[in-house]
Amino acid sequence: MNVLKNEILNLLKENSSLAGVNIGSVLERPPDRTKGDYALACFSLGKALKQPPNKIAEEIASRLKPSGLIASIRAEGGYVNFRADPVKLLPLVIKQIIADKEKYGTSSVGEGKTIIIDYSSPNIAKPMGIGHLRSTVIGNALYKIFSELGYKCIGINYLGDWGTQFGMLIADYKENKEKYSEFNSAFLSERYVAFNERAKTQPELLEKAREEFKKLESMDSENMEIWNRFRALSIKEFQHIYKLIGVGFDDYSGESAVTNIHEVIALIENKGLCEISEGALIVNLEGYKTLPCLLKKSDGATLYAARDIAAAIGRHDKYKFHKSIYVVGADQKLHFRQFFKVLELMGYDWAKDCVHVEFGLVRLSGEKMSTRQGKTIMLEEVLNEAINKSKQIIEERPKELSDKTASVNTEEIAKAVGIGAIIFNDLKNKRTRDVDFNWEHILSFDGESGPYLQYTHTRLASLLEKAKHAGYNTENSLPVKTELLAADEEISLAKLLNEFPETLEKSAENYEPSILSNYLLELSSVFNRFYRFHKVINDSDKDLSNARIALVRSLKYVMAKGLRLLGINPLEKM
RNA sequence: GCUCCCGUAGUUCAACUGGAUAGAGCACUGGCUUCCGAAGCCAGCAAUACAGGUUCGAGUCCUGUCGGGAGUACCA
Repeated sequence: MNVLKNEILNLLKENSSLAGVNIGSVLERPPDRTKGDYALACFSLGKALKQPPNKIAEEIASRLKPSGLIASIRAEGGYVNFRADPVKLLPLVIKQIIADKEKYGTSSVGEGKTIIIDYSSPNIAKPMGIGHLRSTVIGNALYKIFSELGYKCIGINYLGDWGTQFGMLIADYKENKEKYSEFNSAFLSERYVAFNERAKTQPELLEKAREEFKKLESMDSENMEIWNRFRALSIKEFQHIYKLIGVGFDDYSGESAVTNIHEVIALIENKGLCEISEGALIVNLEGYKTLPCLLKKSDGATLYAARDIAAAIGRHDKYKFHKSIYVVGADQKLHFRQFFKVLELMGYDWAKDCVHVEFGLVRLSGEKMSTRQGKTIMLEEVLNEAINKSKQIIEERPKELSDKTASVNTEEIAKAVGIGAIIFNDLKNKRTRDVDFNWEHILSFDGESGPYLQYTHTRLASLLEKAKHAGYNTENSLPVKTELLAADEEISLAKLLNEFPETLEKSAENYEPSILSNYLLELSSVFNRFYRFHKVINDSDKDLSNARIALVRSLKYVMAKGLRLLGINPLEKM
């Protein structure tokens, strides 16, 4: 909890009698920072006390005495505005960060609690498309953020390695063995698309595919072997990408690993929840304003809802999770509503702890992407384009800068910057927004972008390096005269740094990495303005220099940590 | 048809969960390098789709209209 906010709340609590009503913890942030750092709105109190809000605000303001971190308390048009005393706040914040170093912002609120995060979960036998990136990077960021707050996280890559699509591929394979002498996932995807195309005019192909999948489900050894080859190949390709973007998982068990499915279906049936409709086994959810949940097809093969229910039960048995979150696109909303409902009807009270962290679709010129129709963009292509672009920028810039980075490997830098740009592009907006894929936007390295954050971080690094060479103690320059940091930008920076821990909590609470993204953008923006107007290293004023170096050192800890939590590797030079 | 999401400057997004004068990035216009990294900084332009309602107060909540998207039984 923010020390400043805490102090204001305590002050209010101690004096809660003066208002005669519960003030609660409704501290707001004034839109205009010059009015104050926090504000208490008195409008709702006005109603209860039958007095004009501005009167109440004045009353409260006149009775509260500024103390500690609070410099002033003023009433203004129905609000009580609280302003921090920078002379007291700054040393507190800076000291804390310099002492905690990379631990600043960690917390123990989640201690002893396990959170399951299901993310990425690509389908086998298809190359990873740009659409899968969102789930991957959002899940990865949430994993890191929750871990930071003390939760034990289990990252599950629930591979789409089971289902009728394999029936199609196996059917196709058996007919065209000679074409499969050598293949990759792009080829499998092509075959899959072509198969669907042919099935439009030859419906018997679909029949064949269903048969092959049924055989696979009953562990037919020939089909198992074919399936295994497809699967192994895909996993190898995925891991190449995961390594590239720095994402990992604790558990790779996919849909095929769900072995309790028949018992679970039997359990649902025993609870009297099932009925047969048009030959299929379903759970009727009419009473809950939800469409029925299909468990088994009329030919007896299982469907993915049944598999997800079984998997959820398996996960709960194994991990006794505090939350089980699914980072999956919004197009599957209905599916999650259905299967969460079935879990609830089965009597599991932990059904309420399952959450669908949905995100908007990535569309291609206004249309939904579809692997089946071959309308998709390969993730690898996007990553390569981004890397190339950042390489190009490095090569084209002025000599002073290329000298600066002469000692570092430009290949590595280009990779980190390019990939960071792609990752950040998917994390900067609220996740529920649909996005239209656009080369120009995804490759934008100016303004609110990953490279902007990286650039800011390298500036911080570069400053500290220069200071170190000039003989300053950059690692632990305390105590410093923080009262010398009196410029607007310096005070704003310290206040922002003070808000970092709660920013992490808010991101976690809302399952929303973009809250952290926006925070880092703001931090960068204020720092870059500070950098423009104030010189950090100035030997004619060593006290001021030391104070600013401590501020820069603090900023760098927070920037680096923020970037890492988003899954971006902070650079010292670029 | 039914259900759910979304409509904020030319464009891509914010707005602290109902609060004060709606903030940024691109793009455009004009500035800033004898000075710690110009992938930067400063300034200018410009917006809550429409019509009602709820209340002290609405971009945010409710109703309707228009526009866009997604889902909707044996794909995942």
